[in-house]
Amino acid sequence: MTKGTETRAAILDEAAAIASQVGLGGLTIGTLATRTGLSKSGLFAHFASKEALQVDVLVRARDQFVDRVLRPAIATPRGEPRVRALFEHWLAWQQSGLPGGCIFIDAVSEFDDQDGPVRDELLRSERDKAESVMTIAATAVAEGHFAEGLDLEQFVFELEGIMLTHHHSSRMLRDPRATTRAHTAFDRLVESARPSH
Amino acid sequence: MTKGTETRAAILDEAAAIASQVGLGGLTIGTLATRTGLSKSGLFAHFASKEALQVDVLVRARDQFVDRVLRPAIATPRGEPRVRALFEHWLAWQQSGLPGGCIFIDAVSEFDDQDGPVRDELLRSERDKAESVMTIAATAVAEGHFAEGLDLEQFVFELEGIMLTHHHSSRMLRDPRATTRAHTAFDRLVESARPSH
DNA sequence: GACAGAAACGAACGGTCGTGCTTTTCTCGG
DNA sequence: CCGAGAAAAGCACGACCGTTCGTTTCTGTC
Repeated sequence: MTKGTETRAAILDEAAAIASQVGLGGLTIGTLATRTGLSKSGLFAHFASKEALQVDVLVRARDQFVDRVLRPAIATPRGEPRVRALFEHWLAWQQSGLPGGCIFIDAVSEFDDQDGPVRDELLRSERDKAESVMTIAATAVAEGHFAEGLDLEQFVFELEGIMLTHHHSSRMLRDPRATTRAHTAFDRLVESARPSH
Repeated sequence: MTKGTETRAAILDEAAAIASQVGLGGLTIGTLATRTGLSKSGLFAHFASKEALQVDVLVRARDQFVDRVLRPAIATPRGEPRVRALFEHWLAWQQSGLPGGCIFIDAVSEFDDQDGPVRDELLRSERDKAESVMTIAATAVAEGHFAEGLDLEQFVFELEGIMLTHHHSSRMLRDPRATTRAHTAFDRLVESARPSH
């Protein structure tokens, strides 16, 4: 029982690494087997189907996102500091971790037009994440750090935008200033969220 | 000569449509042949290889982007109106057109970690686009609509972010307010770019 | 309306895909 | 240390992949 779970986790980690580079669709059982040192059939026995494997990869990634981004953020003081911590951990998550950057960003643009279990899981993750971010921003309003009438959904929308450009800028353009730019954009966003004075 | 060019264009259009949904990697010669009513070999004769086909799709898409976004924008009055026109046409390009949204956004996150001719072409397109956007923003500075010391690269970075979230929000989340949110974000960006007063 | 060249086709190739089986090897509690 | 059950391997399958090649059909010109 123990060994199997261990192997399964190792497979999923390697799968996430590969998928972050070539996409969940580009991920194949054969290469995954080679990279993990297993036989195709030995590896396949751990999953119901390839599609199930793709979903499992996303589920595991989501758990890790919660552990490495959401939980640490919630451990910091309520209000703007927490929003800032969220941003920093989110940025760190995108940079370290997988060799191909954030797996969700890759998977979303691959599956946003392909209905099925993968898209469903992705949608669930995105909704959960958006809700968490919104809640954290709401505490900043409650603490008086952000303006009373702040449009929370708009805030989430724009924060997501910063993360996406950062990924685009650092991954595609390989611009070393991407992180700096993201910080600048974030500061401007936070500034505009503050109470009028 | 004429017939061949025509067929080739039709193939590339269909290829772009398919790729916008399943990605350039998910695009296959077989399905493309079926969808265009050609035989696999008859279709394949138009291209040197699948990789060349992928590049050709991107080249054609780039030409269309110039025709439908850049050119109309440059036809409007210099300064902020032109920046605004650019934004509107860009938004329209993302929404109409391909069934799977903007093909560049999909292709970028698919190939940002896969070196080769496809990535090279993509990088060229992105650089050209960024430069064009920057130039247009620069005219707004020259016209006095935007502040003298405006960080142009930062402006491009943040505008790109708005386009990316819009795509994310409308494609993945299927949020009907995506366009409104994008406009709000754009207005805030422009506002912060204006001279102090 | 014959003729040359372009365009499309049909069939086949070696390979890899995801996925079933059966069999072998490992793991670990008694 | 042995035996039961879990884990991995081996092998095979049908389907589809990108690509090649020889043949057939179309197109436009004199």
